[in-house]
Amino acid sequence: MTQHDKQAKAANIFDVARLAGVSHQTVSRVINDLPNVRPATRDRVVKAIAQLRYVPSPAARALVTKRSRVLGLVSTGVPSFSVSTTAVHFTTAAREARYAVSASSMVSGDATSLRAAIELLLGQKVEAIVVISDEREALEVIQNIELGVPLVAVASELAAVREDTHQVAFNQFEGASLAVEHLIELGHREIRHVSGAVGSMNAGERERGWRAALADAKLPIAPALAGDWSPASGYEHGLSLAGDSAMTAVFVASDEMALGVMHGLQSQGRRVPEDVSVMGFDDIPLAAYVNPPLSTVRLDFATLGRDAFSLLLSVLQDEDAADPTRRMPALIRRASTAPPAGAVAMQRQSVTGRAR
Amino acid sequence: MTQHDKQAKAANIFDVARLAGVSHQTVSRVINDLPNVRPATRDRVVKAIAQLRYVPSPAARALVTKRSRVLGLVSTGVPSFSVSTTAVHFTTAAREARYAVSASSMVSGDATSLRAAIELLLGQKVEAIVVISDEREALEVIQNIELGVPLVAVASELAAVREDTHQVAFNQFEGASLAVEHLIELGHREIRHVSGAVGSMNAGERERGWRAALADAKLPIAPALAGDWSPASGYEHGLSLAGDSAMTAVFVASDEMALGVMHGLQSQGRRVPEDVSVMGFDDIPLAAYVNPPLSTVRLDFATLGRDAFSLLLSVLQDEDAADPTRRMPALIRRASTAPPAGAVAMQRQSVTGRAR
DNA sequence: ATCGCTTGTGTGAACGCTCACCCTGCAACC
DNA sequence: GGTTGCAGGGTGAGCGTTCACACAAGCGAT
Repeated sequence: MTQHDKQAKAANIFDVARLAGVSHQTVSRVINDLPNVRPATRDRVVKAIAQLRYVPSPAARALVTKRSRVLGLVSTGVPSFSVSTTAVHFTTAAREARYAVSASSMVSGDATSLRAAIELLLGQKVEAIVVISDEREALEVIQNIELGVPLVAVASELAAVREDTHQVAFNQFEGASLAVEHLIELGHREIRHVSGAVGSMNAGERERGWRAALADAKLPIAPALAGDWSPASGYEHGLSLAGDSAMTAVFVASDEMALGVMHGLQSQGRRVPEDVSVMGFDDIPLAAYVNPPLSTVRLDFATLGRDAFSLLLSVLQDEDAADPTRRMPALIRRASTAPPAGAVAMQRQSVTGRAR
Repeated sequence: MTQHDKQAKAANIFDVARLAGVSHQTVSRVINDLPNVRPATRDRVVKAIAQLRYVPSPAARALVTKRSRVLGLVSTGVPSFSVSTTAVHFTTAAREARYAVSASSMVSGDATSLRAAIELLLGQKVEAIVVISDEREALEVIQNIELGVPLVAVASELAAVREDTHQVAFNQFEGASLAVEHLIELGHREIRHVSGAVGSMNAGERERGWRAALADAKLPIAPALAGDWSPASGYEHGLSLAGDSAMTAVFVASDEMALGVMHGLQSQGRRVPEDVSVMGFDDIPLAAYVNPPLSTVRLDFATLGRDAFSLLLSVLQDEDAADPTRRMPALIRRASTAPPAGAVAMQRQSVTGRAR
């Protein structure tokens, strides 16, 4: 039995007090940075703490303060660039503020696992819960649970979010419009859409943006092709779109699917962007390094993650819910979009692979 | 001030005891599933618990048992498919075993943030720590900290792992050899390598596998081209490799970089696989849906994540460290590899985009 | 009838903190 | 010179569990 060589017994606040020649309460004042401690006394305590390698027990502290300094993080879906990046930056921000993050991610956001996850978090007495999930149903399930703690959702759809749920998001609607307007400016008239998964809030907003931009320009609106975020579904739609001779451009709800679409089109002999322009969404790192480099809409997930934490923090401090502004995405022009064959470009087009 | 409508006061074990007409100790027995409680009594207690919506306080429990039922998870690097997938499945397995996971991910695995992260986890009295990091230095920093709890590393390099660190990994060396052998069987003689980041354990193992396979076949070994895992670095090397007329195949240490390499080669007019075969590593979801679909080596990150948790569990239960077997990757043949121009294929080659 | 064992249950003491309160000096004020 | 005020520090209770033990009843063996 390999005994883990921890000190015979971890020191507690009384051990520190004894060593420093003060009362436990003074030690408490020092570790909590409270006033009314003479510098000299403080010094002695600090030295004793260091000497004993004392670490306050979060359990004892939580027991009496009723605050755990732990945040719950729930995320659903196959790990994706967007969710992972948001989560990492949320975690980082939390750590910088000395909050722990109890993470409960799951591939399938079914009600049962979701409830189990929430239960586990609540059982830990997390101070708040943040959900990074694009699934409308997942968010609804969570909102229907009696949480007893604040809830922050990283979710794009306003309709799915209750009044007592705090929200942070991108303006996906405008982002999608931006993308479609770009295609329109290039001269495209028949612009198709491959949408994200059914039940996805982002997919809904992006499709709505596509529809609105076409309507604004009084262009025809064909039914959207329902994808599921996977490259495979993009590929399938790419194959079928190759037979759609009227269409000259397609706005795809995500980069991953867009690459699938491109592959499908190309495998049927349709060239991108000469025959068909393809536009993605997200700006994943790979987008600039495929053939041709993908025009897309960039979302700053790092900032989103940090924003989620700031919002959580201000909610916890009851600072009447900060700005619910929704960050604007940025259009990234690359080589997968061009004027339709025979059309006159209405705008100069950059074809350098890299943006920024 | 929107008062969060939690019950005036959460019930504790005495409230339950009173309602059930038993002592608090009997309630404790019931919630911990201990014997020596009459079924009838147990029932009354269970009902009281349900009625009061009683949830045991983890803080109080941890205070007395000295076990938190919380696991620490540290991960470094830009969020990637591999790390994220491993982490998600680790978390899922932990949740199923009713363990909470305190996650601390960071983009930069520098010693300072790493230490802060570990400190935070230790401050929470996690029962064990698992590191999902490919950076040799990160692992070393962590191993040099006096943890006091078991450490499980998801790391491929044996040399970097101390005796008291438990380890779970893929056999990356064999995986890389597999890939290179595939290229050799196709008839390639000059096989280049674009390696992963400096200081990456996976990169080291993969390069070692490449080198060994070439040596075994008595083929020439050119210096490896050092990448950094980013598609951009792959692209740069693809550009320069396009000028290397001797080489007919390149084994790239990751799919993301491999796509960059392909793009670089193609943008210089070199066709894949007709002029150059390209082989990746990881089998990311996109690999099958690019042009051409990427031959690669598949790693089952989901299983890796679950394995990491199983190992952790057996370590916690002192079941003398389970098998340190390293899972074998699987070769996936797609269309980016083919016999070199003019050579006779030594093996039938599948070109269907999808494997499995 | 006595002893011991088992089963079911209760009692009180930790665990390691924070909180509310109390105490002691010393300087400042009337 | 008495009173106030405040800086600096101490005391004891309580948070909600589990753990070690005590105890009572029932039953079979001596």
